[in-house]
Amino acid sequence: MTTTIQMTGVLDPRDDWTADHCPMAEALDVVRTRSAFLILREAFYGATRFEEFAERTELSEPVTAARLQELTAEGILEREPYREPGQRTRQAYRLTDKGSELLPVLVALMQWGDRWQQDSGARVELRHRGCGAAVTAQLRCADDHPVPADELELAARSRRRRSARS
Amino acid sequence: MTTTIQMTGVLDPRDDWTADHCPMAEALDVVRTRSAFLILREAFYGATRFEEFAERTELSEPVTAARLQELTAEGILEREPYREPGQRTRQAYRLTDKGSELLPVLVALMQWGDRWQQDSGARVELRHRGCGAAVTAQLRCADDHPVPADELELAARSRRRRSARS
DNA sequence: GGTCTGACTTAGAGATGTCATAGCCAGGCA
DNA sequence: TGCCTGGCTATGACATCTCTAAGTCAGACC
Repeated sequence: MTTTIQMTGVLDPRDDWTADHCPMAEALDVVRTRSAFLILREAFYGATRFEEFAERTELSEPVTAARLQELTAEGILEREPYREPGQRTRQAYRLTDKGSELLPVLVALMQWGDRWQQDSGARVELRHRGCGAAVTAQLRCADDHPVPADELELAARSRRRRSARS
Repeated sequence: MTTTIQMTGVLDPRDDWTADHCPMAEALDVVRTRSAFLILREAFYGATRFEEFAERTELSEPVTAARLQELTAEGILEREPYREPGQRTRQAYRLTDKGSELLPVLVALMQWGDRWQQDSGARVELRHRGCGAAVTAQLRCADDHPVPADELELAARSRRRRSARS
């Protein structure tokens, strides 16, 4: 099989370490539920108001409210008061930078579902505005090579460098 | 905000359609649980035997067994009998093509967790074997342009073309 | 034949996610 | 003053996920 990821250095063999703080598992803790994904989907589709989220996701109001609060508390969405004429002040929910960076996850899920799930009679696709070509989530290295699974290597991080957070 | 996806054609305005068969939601139905993701992670890390999955994911045996069965039924993993000398025949679980194509989802989750989750003192990173550069999941169009969120466009699919499935 | 081991399965319980229904509350409007 | 609406909150029920503990079962080995 060529679809497994090679281990190198101290990570080889796999039995000698545990994935204690697996970043994937921690990301999952935040966006694990179906409702969180649906709300994120609608946020990327431009929803900002409570009612828009509830209607478009077809989630119940309690779940919508709970998830909007949690995602806000996590810093994935942020609240912003707004006011339409003749209306009282309300809250809009918008994606933060942290939230926006979940886009590749959603796109990757979307493209997999579209390709492999029989029932998805999906009628939509993502395109690059301007050039019009279809968009996919791809693995690339910093030197811009496309990286197939069998050229992937899992290594101990040489240095811990983290860019600023908002 | 520039992080929302533009709607075009019949998809604009968003209120006029429902995401009935959202491929993302259908993908989620298959790999919704934490246990499914952890098992997939270990499959990509090269695990094939029941015991490897159970130990490395730290899931209980019943959950490991249930998930391996479900993922096999979904065609994401496949069973293959194998036999070591002096042992009886056992089943190995391997990623199918369908399963392998979930890699961008996991990589995207991993990179987001690594960047944004405080607690992930992650010590690992993905590299391109050979060139050694760090690997990320990126949005690219078919013409190979990197696509930022604000250049993404959601459109009705012009034609339904699907490649063969295994 | 009996024991042992790896790979599960069964049973029961607690936590979490989701739902439907109903209620609350602020503020606009009559 | 009182009604109405949008945006939530509260309650209780049900489903799902996960756990621990215990049991099953096939085949290797003695």
